Amino acid sequence: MPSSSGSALKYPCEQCPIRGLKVFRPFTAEELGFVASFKAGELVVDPRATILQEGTSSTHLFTVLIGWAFRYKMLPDGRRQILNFALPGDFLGLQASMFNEMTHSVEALTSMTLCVFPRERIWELYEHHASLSFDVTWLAAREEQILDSHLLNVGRRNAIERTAYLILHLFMRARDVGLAGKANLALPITQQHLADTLGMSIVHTNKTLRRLYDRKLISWKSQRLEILDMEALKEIAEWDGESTGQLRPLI
Amino acid sequence: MPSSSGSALKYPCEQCPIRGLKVFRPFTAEELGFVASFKAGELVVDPRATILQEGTSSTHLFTVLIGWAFRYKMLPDGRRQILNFALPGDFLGLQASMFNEMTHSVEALTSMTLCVFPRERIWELYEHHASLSFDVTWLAAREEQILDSHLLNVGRRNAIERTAYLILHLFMRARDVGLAGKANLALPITQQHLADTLGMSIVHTNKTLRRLYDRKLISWKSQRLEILDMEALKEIAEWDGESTGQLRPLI
DNA sequence: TCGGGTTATTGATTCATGCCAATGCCGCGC
DNA sequence: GCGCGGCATTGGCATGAATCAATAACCCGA
Repeated sequence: MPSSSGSALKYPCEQCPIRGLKVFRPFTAEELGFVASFKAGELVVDPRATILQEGTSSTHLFTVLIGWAFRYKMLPDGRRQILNFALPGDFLGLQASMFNEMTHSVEALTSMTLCVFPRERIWELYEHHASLSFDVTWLAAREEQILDSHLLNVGRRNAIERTAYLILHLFMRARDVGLAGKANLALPITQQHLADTLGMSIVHTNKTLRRLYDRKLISWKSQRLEILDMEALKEIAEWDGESTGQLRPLI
Repeated sequence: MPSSSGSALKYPCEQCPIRGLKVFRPFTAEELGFVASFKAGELVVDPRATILQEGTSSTHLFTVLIGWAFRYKMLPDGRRQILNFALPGDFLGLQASMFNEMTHSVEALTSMTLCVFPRERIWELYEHHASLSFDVTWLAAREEQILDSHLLNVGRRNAIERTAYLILHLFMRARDVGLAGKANLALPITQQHLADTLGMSIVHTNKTLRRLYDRKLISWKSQRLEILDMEALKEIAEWDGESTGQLRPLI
């Protein structure tokens, strides 16, 4: 599905727009060289585009360069659960490489640019680049860590705690990759997305947000979210830190 | 914490009690040789023992050889969410290897025997054993897949669907490793564990189970669960298959 | 600038689930 | 055989959350 333009890349790895961010661990020339050769192209998609589809088998892996997406699963009757969001630096499609078939879908929230890697070469990475294969595992473990937190969130926090937690989570992740200000960010999602992440109905999500507005903890209009009282929000959410604090790899 | 007995192992890799199961992919002599050398000892624990603790950093990795355990997170006020269960063949403690600090705890449900691997040698595995490092990633991806399903379950299914789904999930996993009969298994958990997995109160879990008994879909007494009507249960759960169908690695 | 579609908001009502409290059941040690 | 502790069960009630329904606000394209 993704057409990897044979022509020159807009973002060759040597001029990667995000690698310079201080959250990413420095790569050796050798590592960078392999990643550059591994990269087969760039995929540019519009908002709402489906990047990966549950039940299909993708021949590609992706790293988000620019933009936001979300991973989700659906029940046959249409109920949707958003599992996680993907931001610049996040790796998508690993499951298809391991199991042949995607067990979730991925949809773009904004216009996006993704690095495209051919799945059949992942094995080369494992054979010849121990540090990078360690990195792939690292990324998988981090995703697992986030899912653990979300499961705790949906399973054991009530509506207001849960919402506060998710807002903090999104803010921290955006901030890590330079997409947030001191206490605000452009959040390209609707209340429906929030609801589907939180495991709540959209109406109840709306009412819960209202309580957060009324208590002057956050403001959110026209896609811009502002955190007005970080401490109070953390208190409500029983926030625990969550970040690994470590430099992370960027494949 | 785990004392790796310098003395002879009770279960040397060459006589692994589970590797022969047909769910596990065959290993080459070379792979098996490394795993055998990687294995530093065996850990035997009683039910209720804490194997890994959130917030600490473990110097060991484990593979479950015998017994059941569960992974969980807790909120400061004591609410607990069970994230997943661990059965023979499952790998524990990867997070500590990647991030230094555990972000969840693991507790034994039964008497257990675990293979113990020294964390500092994981790097050796990545450097010299591409196929095994691929396997570690595979295991991480599978865990992620299960967490995705659980998140969908807790976030979007109602009490009876959710319970039906979890019961099926546990049954299938036990069956995969030879721990279940055609439609029954020894399930070493209490209703409290179920409740903490499902994100429900224990009372409501009990009432939901009663509805399943009343409809003659399952029976569960003295730790033995029997599935009386698999098809009906799958229908309620909107069961989707879930298994990768692939042979899995065993580190 | 208008119009239609999406998203957000709100109140009213119903329903699902949580919480409290009491009881029963069972295994175990002595 | 008794008493104790952990687990399971049940009814009653409180409340959080879903659903229904109506409207408002907003965005985008013609």
